[in-house]
Amino acid sequence: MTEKNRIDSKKRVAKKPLSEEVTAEEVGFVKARNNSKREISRDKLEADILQHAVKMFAECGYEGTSIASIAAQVGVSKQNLLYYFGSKQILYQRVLDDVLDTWLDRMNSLADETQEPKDLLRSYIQAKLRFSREQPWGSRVYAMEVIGGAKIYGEEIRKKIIPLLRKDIATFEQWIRQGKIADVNPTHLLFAIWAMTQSYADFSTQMTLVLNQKKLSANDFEAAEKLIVDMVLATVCI
Amino acid sequence: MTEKNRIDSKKRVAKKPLSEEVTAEEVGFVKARNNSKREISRDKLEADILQHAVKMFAECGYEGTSIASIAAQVGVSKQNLLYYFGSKQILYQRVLDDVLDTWLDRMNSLADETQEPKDLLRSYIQAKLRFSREQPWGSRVYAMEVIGGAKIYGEEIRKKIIPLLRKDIATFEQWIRQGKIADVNPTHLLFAIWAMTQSYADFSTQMTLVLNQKKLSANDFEAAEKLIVDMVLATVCI
DNA sequence: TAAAAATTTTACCAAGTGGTAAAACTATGA
DNA sequence: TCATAGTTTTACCACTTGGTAAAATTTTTA
Repeated sequence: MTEKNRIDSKKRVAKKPLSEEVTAEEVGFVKARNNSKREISRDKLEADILQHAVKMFAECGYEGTSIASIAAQVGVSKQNLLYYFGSKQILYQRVLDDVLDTWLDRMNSLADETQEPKDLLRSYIQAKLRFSREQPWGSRVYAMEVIGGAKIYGEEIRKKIIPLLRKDIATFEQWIRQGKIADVNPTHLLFAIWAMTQSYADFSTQMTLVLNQKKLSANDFEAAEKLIVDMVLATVCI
Repeated sequence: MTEKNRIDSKKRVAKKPLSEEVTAEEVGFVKARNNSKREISRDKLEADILQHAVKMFAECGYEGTSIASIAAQVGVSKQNLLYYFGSKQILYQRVLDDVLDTWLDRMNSLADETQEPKDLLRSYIQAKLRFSREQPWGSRVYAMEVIGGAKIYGEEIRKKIIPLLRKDIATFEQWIRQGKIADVNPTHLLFAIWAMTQSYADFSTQMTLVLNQKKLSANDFEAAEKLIVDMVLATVCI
């Protein structure tokens, strides 16, 4: 089925001509970049679908979200949505691809040796927390996928996220060897940081109920950042 | 629909005769408790259904789990399952009722004034972590419900869990006033404790991938407990 | 402008969903 | 032993789901 969907997704060969023309352009000034109305609206529509899809998957889960309801939100027909994303699973995977890409972009900082552990840890926590704040839906879709056993996206997590986490743990280990931080369990320290930052997306419903607010405010995120940073720094004795 | 389901669930008035007889028993030694084969097997079957339901809801979410598939796992017909639990929603709510009951039972310890904050915090973390370890499915069902916005179970959470959390926060505040712990944000401290302990149920899939293990071991939970306790105690300066 | 490519619409479908109604069966108390 | 309450089975249904096939339409390219 996965195989089948992958093939189906290539039904539309739309993007290929574009890249060919870009190459042609690089070789010899053919004409202005092929940003035809069609391609602009296509990209806009794809982005639109993804934007609505991430929210709906986050709110109702994979099975709880029908492609028809996503299409209705976007304002296109179900069949038209299927033209852009060959199947529900492909759309879901694209949503998670985007989440992972953003994380990989933002969280690639711990290894920087010119900075001190204290500042690197602060930046790391800030970056993760910022994602929870700015893209809570992506965080939630990822969380639901993991909680359910990562039945659809497990392989991608294994390939993309796990190495990233292992690298972070290795960095902690190096700091410990160098005596830069206290000798705490580096793996569980990372788990703790992920759990605390992640929860401000995943559990915001519970948090707002406790705080008696409609949504988490800038103040809440500042307080969260301060506490998490304080906790981590107190733990590693810096 | 909720109203309708509630009515439907009382279609079977099975439990009432039992409680009536127990009362009669208390009044005047009627006869040995009415543990007829029928009632034993009914309770056993109900427990069986709940046990399978919690696992399947945790793995596939509310919408992703069909009552037919639960029934198949248990080994009864779908209609028979519906005889015991009037609708899918009722079954789901019972699953979450059980989770909340266990939490309320176990986590009611922070207020004990005969013990020191240090020991109370340790017990609290241990209890929450033990639940993540022993009943990860319940934790996960709850997590998924909250992540999706608590559309079905929100009211119960508001009534049962939120007051519990507020009470815990109030305890922290009292400790701070009494100078027993450092002046940290009590609300976010509680959020942090919940996030860290909860994640050992919800994110165990990701953790086992990092650790390259099939499942989390006793060692992992010991290391987790140590780190979380150390973090919290380091933060509140005890 | 005509052919080709990309997009949208129309029509359809098999499989599965939660749930109902009622008949058939079984254990239990009087 | 028999009426009854409790349980299970049989039969059914309206509705939604993800997905396909192909015709119709629009835009782009040659």
